Amino acid sequence: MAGQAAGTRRAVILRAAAGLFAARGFHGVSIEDLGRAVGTSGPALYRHFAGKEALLAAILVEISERLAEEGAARAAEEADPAGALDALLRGHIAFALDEPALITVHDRELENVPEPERRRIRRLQRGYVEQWVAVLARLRPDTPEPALRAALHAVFGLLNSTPHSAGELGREEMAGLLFTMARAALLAR
Amino acid sequence: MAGQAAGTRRAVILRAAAGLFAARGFHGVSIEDLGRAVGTSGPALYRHFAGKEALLAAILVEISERLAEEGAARAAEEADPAGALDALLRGHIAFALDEPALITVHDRELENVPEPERRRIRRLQRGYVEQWVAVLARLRPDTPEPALRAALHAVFGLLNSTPHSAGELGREEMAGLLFTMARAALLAR
DNA sequence: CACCGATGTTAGTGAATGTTAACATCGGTG
DNA sequence: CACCGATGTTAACATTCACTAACATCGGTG
Repeated sequence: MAGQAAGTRRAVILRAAAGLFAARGFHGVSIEDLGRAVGTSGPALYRHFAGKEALLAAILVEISERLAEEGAARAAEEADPAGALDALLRGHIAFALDEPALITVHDRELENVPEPERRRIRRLQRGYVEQWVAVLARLRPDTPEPALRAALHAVFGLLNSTPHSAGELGREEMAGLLFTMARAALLAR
Repeated sequence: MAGQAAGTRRAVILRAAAGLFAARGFHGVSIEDLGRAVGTSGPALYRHFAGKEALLAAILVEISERLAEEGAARAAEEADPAGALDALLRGHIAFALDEPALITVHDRELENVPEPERRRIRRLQRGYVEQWVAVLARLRPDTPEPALRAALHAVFGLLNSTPHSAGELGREEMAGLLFTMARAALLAR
């Protein structure tokens, strides 16, 4: 059973694992469950990952990298802070709507990642946050930075709650709603 | 070792359990952990609760009842919808700031509650949501109800994220910030 | 065609965990 | 003071779980 461009199997496993972790939490999913989700049985996964924690770490590192990179790219394309904020918002919203499982795992399971990678993920997350804070500081130079940070975390809470709401709205409608709400929340005083 | 107004022991256990469940998740806490948190060892808890799941169920039922009751009381005191919304916001924010562990458990662990109580909690949560929706519908009669519901869930995400943000702001400052942001998000268009 | 690397399988192992059982303590009550 | 209800203790049990070991399959390559 060879074949598939190298790395494909890994990606399939990571995606399935993210779905299960998002639905039942890291400790609520067994190795056997993870194997079954990709059509094999339990221990087969050790051919691809050192263990259950390594699997979670790989998921979180990938998400954090992606958010930080895309965030930097989007923010850099815009000259004025208002445009940069809109770009950051659109990017984050698209990610949350397209990858609900990844967003869920990303803000719930950091504590279950073992220490070497934990620090790395924290650094990436901090970098992402700093991009937002820099833009917000230019938009609201009068507001002290701790308040900006607190407001930003609250908006992340708003945006990342999408996967848990029933979803009676269509994708585009939801994206527009989240954009309007988040923008209003960040610029309100 | 008798004494203490009946029910006190129960309350102590529930509070400690909520703290642990919030920090490490239902499956990340053992009965032994829960016992140690109240100065006894593991199995002693079976004198007070039928099992680990019953403990979680008790926590969630209590929170849901409290939110629904206080919500109804606060909303009923205000005649106009704008005042009612402000009252609901202030109540929810106070709860989130005063009981971070309870809010966290409340919106993460429903799936681990066994079936008889699960339905009850869902009903209580639905009742709480309906109070908000009724107020919002009067404030924004032009907006279709599904959009109001989606916006409401997003605002809950915003408010309930408080326990997870570092908390560099003082309590009153944070309460004011959350109030301003949530209000702006709900009334934006 | 012999070999190998990638990928899988089943059986087993040791540790952790939820729960029950049997027994202890002790303050209040008749 | 005998008894009981509330509360706790330790030992034991069955189950689950992460992980390892030993062995199988098979496509591509020299």
